[in-house]
Amino acid sequence: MESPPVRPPADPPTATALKLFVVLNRALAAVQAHALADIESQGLTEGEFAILEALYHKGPLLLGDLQRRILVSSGGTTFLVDRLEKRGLVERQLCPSDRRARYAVLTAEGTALIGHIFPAHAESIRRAMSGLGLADQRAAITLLKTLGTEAEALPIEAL
Amino acid sequence: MESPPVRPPADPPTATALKLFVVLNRALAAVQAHALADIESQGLTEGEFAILEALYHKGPLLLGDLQRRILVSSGGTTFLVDRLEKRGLVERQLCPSDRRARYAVLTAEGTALIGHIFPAHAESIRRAMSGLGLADQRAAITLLKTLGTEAEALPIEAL
DNA sequence: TCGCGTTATCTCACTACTGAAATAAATAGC
DNA sequence: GCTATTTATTTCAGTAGTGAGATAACGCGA
Repeated sequence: MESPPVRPPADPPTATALKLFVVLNRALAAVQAHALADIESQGLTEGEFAILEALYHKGPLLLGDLQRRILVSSGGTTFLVDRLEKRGLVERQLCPSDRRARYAVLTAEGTALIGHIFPAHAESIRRAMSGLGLADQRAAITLLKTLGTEAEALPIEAL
Repeated sequence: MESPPVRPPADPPTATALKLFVVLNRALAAVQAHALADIESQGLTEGEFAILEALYHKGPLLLGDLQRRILVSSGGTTFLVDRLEKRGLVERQLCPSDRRARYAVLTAEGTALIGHIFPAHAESIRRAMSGLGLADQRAAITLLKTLGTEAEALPIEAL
């Protein structure tokens, strides 16, 4: 059963886009491996850490806003907040203006934990990114911001 | 229980790295949403698709090589190849020079399937990336390749 | 040839999450 | 003010994947 390899698309726009997709995947995976190391060493998952971090830097957030921010499903948000609540790191609070909504708020314990972990996390991200100089990082930010914004705006096309 | 937001790090190298991490995550998520749409419409997972694609363009591959290529755990590779094998899309073949190793090879049916899906997939990636012009995509590729390579080379630091 | 560290794959118990449906409250139009 | 639509969260069954350990084979040096 021979499977002669098939050449990838040669037309420049498609070939370039595919290559960009590959390096995007690999770059994120490589950087994430560093980030994950210090998150998991604290007994947190990525999702849990993302929530603590968001609340730490933004203050109380409605679950829906949290969800958009951390890129997790709605069920996942409930699940993650449940777990953090059971550990006493976060609590839910009622929203005065909308009885359907709930705020997630850091407890004192949660604030202490993320306040302790975050600096080391920031440092390990800085280190993971250090293959690029500051100017290159800024250039990458500009490009990726455009890419992300435009791709989000584009409707997902069914086949 | 007030949680006054804490300012993120202000020193430029750390602040820039963190921002880059955020936009990297968001850009990939946005592009992947497009890619996922056409993969799942064929009843495949991302991992399954990645394997079919790798075999299609590279020919038979040892499981270990596959694993490195698709960024999945060793157990995951076995699991994914099992599933594709059960569906008759892939087979395992013995490696003549190493009795521990196995090749994964596309069957005729697998070749037909990926040959049918891939062009649409390539097109939807091209479309997802179209927020960036060709020159910008090339610039992004260069930056991300460096970033990924350097981050992979850097030892993961335990806290 | 023997032993030993390494490498390739597999097994399997476990888990973090997804996605679809349910509930409930807010809002818009009539 | 009533109905229909939309929005916010929760529930829960299901799943794709992980990761640690097991097994087997390789290959190097003594």
